[in-house]
Amino acid sequence: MNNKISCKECNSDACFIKQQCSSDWIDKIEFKKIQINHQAEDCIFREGGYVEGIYFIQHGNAKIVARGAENRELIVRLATVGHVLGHRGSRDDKYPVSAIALSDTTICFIDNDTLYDVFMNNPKLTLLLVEFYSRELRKTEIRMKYLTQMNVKEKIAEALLFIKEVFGADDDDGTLNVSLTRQEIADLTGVTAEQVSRELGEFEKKKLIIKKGRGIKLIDEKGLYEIVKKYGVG
Amino acid sequence: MNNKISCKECNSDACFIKQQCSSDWIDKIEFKKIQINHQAEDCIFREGGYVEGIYFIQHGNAKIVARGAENRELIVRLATVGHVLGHRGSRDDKYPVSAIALSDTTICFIDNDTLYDVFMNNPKLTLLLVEFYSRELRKTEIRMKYLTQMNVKEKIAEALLFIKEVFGADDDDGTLNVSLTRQEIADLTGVTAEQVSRELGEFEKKKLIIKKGRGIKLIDEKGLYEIVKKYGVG
DNA sequence: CGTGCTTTTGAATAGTATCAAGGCCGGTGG
DNA sequence: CCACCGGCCTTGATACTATTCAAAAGCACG
Repeated sequence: MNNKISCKECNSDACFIKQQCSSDWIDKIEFKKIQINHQAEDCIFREGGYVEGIYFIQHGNAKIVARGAENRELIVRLATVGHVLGHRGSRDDKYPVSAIALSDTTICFIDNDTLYDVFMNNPKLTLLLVEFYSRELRKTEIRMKYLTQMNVKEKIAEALLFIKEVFGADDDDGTLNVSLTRQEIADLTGVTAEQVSRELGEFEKKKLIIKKGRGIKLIDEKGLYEIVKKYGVG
Repeated sequence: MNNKISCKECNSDACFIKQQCSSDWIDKIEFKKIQINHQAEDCIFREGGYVEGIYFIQHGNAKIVARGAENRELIVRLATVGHVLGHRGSRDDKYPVSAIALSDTTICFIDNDTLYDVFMNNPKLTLLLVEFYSRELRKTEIRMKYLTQMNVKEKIAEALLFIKEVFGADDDDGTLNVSLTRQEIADLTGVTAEQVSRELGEFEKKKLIIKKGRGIKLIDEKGLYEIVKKYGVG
């Protein structure tokens, strides 16, 4: 809670607040915000808990997970620096999903009341948020299409490209900047971990990727796009 | 284009504008808005076209459709009175989906520039829109979970309940207020029309529904919930 | 009373999940 | 330093679910 990085010294150029708040409002937020550090695997908020405010990722990566039937899960979204988590309009709402850190993560938390004040006085900021949600909605709609229409191979090719798009990869060798387990890739695509393993094996044979320990190296991104191009990915 | 219903005489209590705009702004919107009537099957906007503004449904029902591979489609959302269609942040964007009327429909269209003005001067309205999108995002995430984890029978039970939730049903006999083809129900759930036909047959045998001509009558809603309850539907 | 479209039903096939066993790797403790 | 343990990953065999293809039945419309 202490050891806050002040908004002024924060170098996240993806933060909505910094982009669109007037400086007196940044001061107010500065005063109100709570900063939280998480390690990989830590829960940021939990499905079913009450919504108390909004979370901005200042540093790190997270997954947004929905519990399904029989211990299955679905990763509905991946989030990284600058992304917004956990905002749900009405304050009596409960979270329909959980957010879990995928790496060491720093989060800025702003409570509902402060947030409301900020919105009412910073229309451009509110507008940015409209656009953020509108964009996320579109992305979710598109992924929904993928998940219902693609076969297993296509889903996994798409997942790899999706992970790269959100979290990026090493410029030199193409290693994805996050390491997910087979089960997590399965939860991202709605297939079984066994299928993920099989397909990754296939992809390696076809020289599209190289598995190295925990990580995955994309060595032929075009080849992966080729697999999913008929869905208009990219 | 003529024959406009003015915002003042419009009795839609679901309209964001009426809910949160000051009356001088309602006058401005009144002046700028374009009202369009569509028949069932008409296209409201088309995937790939440029985004020029925002559409509010004043009356009627619509489906939001994404083209998939090999002539498959996915209905990503159903929309009814008061819902917002087609808003996509940046004005250079193209529509990622099409909107198609499911019944006779009246739409109010507001262009991007007017909309921007309205937002900058009506923070509560903008906030309502944030909440609308946030809610739609959540609903889409939840349906995404359903579509990836449910089997065919479950998907179709869920689809029937979903349709009822959005469009409603006759209070007396439970007939859904919209009539979709088997193919449309299939596109809503990501299965084939044949499966929809088979499962509806099953549901009728089990006295959960009655098929009457084009329409579907839900006679045992609890029974349908029972099928999908392990996913937390409802 | 055809004609064309949607729906229903059936049978064959393909794709996935499930179950089970064995291998690999990193961490821990002797 | 090495052996062991546990978790994750891989691979194979099997069963099942859903798609595909095909054909017939139902229905609206001219």
